[in-house]
Amino acid sequence: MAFAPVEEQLTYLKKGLAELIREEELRERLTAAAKENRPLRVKAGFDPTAPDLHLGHTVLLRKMKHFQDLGHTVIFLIGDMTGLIGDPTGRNITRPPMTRAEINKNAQTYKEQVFKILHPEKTEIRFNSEWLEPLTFENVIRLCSKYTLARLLERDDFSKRYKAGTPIFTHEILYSLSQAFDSVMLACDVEMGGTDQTFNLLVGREIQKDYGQPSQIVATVPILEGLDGIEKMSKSKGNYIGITEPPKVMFRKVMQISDELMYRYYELLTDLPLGTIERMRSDIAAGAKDAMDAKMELGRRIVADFHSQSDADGALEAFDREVRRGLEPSDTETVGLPALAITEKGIRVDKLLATVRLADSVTDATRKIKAGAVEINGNIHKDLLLTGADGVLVIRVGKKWRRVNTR
RNA sequence: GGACAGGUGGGUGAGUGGUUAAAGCCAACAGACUGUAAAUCUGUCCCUCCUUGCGAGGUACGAAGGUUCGAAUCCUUCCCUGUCCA
Repeated sequence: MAFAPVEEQLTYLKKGLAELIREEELRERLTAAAKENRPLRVKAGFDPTAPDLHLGHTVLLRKMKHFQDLGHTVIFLIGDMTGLIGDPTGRNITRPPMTRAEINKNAQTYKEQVFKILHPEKTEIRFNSEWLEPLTFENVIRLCSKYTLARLLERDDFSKRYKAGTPIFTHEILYSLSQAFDSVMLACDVEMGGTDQTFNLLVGREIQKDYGQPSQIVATVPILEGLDGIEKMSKSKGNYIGITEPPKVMFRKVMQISDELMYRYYELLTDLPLGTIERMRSDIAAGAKDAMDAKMELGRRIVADFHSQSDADGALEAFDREVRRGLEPSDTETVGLPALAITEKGIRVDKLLATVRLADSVTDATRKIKAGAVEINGNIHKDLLLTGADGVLVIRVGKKWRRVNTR
């Protein structure tokens, strides 16, 4: 296998990294790898708690792919064993441990999703239960004896929790150590993660040394902000774009971000060079380019990455039609008239809305009708009763549409 | 083991016997505005029913009992969490 020149590789890999510890070591390691004609082993661990990947994860995956582009091996490590602990990172409370069945199900979902980005033939998928499960208590004690409690507790998450008086359970401090042990077992050259993982990744360097291995190089990527532009993207906060979401949903979510956040997304989620992004920013500031066009283009690129180009075009057209012009979507669901909504006086609109899921409940439907949020065949309908209905009703509540066939 | 403090709606958090279905904030939903957004403003935000009314009923404040005309609020037991002492 022929590798690209070391400096060229280094430049490619460094782009978009938050931190690289240490660059000099990576240079040496790349040089050695080229000489021995072996690919580097690059690991990133994933907690099996989030069953679905979102764009936040893809910042890391994209960077991992860059290693693959250069011929190196990526290890996608599913922390099925450490999932029993729950990563304390960014947590102010203890995570509830997951059951084996949940972990397996989530791991399967991961596998189905990562190859939207990673090259399958250059990826090893591993589970850390492979070596953590058979560990004897003696091994665990030996592992623990290599690191001090003070150093484990010094991490921000723990010290904050300790000071705040929120519980830290004993098993939680094993998280970093197990993750470090993974690096030993996999003989990693590089470990990657978000900047919030820096602590865990650095522990790996120390522990590898103790086990007689060269310390792994640590490469972190920036944390992607969620749709709100403030908190990090996460499923539990609901500010995420999932990579399996339908094109239209994805596109609409991209359009929802602030103009400022748009540049950040361009930077972390596309391969556009930084210079191009900067030029876009100044053009928009100067009024030479439209911010909305730029955002639509971003949406199109992101959708195309996870679906297809034609899906992306379709999503853009649908957005233009439904949101900008306020027209009915071309794929409105048509449903029959629910029997529940029929009375001898006419159609009970509140029950109709609840049944066809345009409202959360009958009570909610009543509120929406009274608030004037319900449009039937283009007219605001404020009555609970609808009389003289015939044929297909086109009903809109907010951005949701439904066609109801009354025959 | 002992002494304190606490467990409230999706989240936070007020409420210590009666207009409390439970303040405020956040999230969410709808409306206005707009270049998509953001921001801002307005309204809504447990469920069911109808005669759609500042209507009627049912659920709800860790769990189970109890006191009372009436309890998120008082009592008992249990479960869970924190702090201090040992």
